[in-house]
Amino acid sequence: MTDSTKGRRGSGKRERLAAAAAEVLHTQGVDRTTLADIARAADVPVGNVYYYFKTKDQLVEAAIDAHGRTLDGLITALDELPTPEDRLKALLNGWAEQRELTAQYGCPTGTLASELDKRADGLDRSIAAVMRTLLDWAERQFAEMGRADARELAFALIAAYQGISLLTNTFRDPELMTIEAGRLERWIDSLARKGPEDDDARS
Amino acid sequence: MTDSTKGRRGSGKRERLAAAAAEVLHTQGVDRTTLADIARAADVPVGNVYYYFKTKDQLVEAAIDAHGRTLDGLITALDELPTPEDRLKALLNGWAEQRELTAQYGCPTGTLASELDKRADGLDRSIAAVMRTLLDWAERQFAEMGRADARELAFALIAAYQGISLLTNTFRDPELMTIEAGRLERWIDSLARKGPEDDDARS
DNA sequence: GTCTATATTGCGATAGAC
DNA sequence: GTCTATCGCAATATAGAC
Repeated sequence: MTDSTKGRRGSGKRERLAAAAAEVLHTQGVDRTTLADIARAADVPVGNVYYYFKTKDQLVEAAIDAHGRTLDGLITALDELPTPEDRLKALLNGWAEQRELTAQYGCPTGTLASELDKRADGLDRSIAAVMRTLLDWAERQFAEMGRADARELAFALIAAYQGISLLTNTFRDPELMTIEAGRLERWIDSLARKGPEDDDARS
Repeated sequence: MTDSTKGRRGSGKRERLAAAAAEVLHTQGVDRTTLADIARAADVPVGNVYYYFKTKDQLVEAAIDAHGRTLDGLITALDELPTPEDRLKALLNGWAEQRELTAQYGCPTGTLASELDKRADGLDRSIAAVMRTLLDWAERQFAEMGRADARELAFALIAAYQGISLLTNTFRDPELMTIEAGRLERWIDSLARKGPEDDDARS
């Protein structure tokens, strides 16, 4: 991050653009968002955007980075909690609290990934890296619970979230998220009850 | 479907366009697909498209309908199988067999839903209807297994599939689908073993 | 009914004044 | 460093010949 602020002087317009981009790209989608939309949201004149970003793709990349840092912050906060079960349940809670936003626009990471995965440029790998961060963190929690199949469980957990986010968005029904979060919480409880090395059943 | 072929005479160009659209929209995404792309795939001159569809959105709608009919065919085939467990497992099998395509382009229904849900036009409701068909079918299977929580289970199953499709696509790794399909199969087995009215645990 | 040529629009990107 | 004016292009859509 040391030289991500290159121009200096300006009162963080670059950061404002990246943050505004992250939000607008989430609500409107990448392809349907124009530079004018982002500039307006960041309160920056359109033409001036090109002083900070040479292309639209570079701005999208900056938005992905900004979103990645937001997620890193969330993970850091979760890591304050004492046990892996607490941390995973706190994550579920965060998902449930965001249900209204998810019903309107889907999961920010997931919808970005879905859209960018159809493109040949490097943007698809950037969002994959963000997704990987979350996956690795979840795997660490399951490993700390003593599960030999921590990796599989991590994929199952994140997949369940991404899938219910999509359905919550498709049917515009925030309660779908609440119900699935409850189910996943009982699932984590059942894993803890069984204890380590029981890697057979689904849960 | 009676008057979905209105012009007559022409050797099914309308159907060819809708089928080609369904495929190209899946691989390229809606916004990044031009009418020229679809026309080329259907081997129809660009300008001629407008004889069959007044706008691009109408062609997208026809593509969604075509995809919906494909899914109806799949469901009809599954319903030939004797037990709900057989039918659900056959569905899992179909998903696993499509894993290479999913790794490249994601689930056709899911990626369409993700993209169209950000739009205000009626297209988002059309793809929701397709998703609903699959959900209702799955619910019927669980209900037939005697589960009181059939609806929740149906959402959990489809969400798991949509989520792992997204991850399979994001990481370009078809094996993720294989692993999750195996897990879901064990889950369905465990539901059958427990029998009806056991609606407590995750699985 | 089929196809070509073209009108129209909207957006990414640039030039250059301040 | 900041902003305005504008270029160039791609894509939807239309007009109209065959």
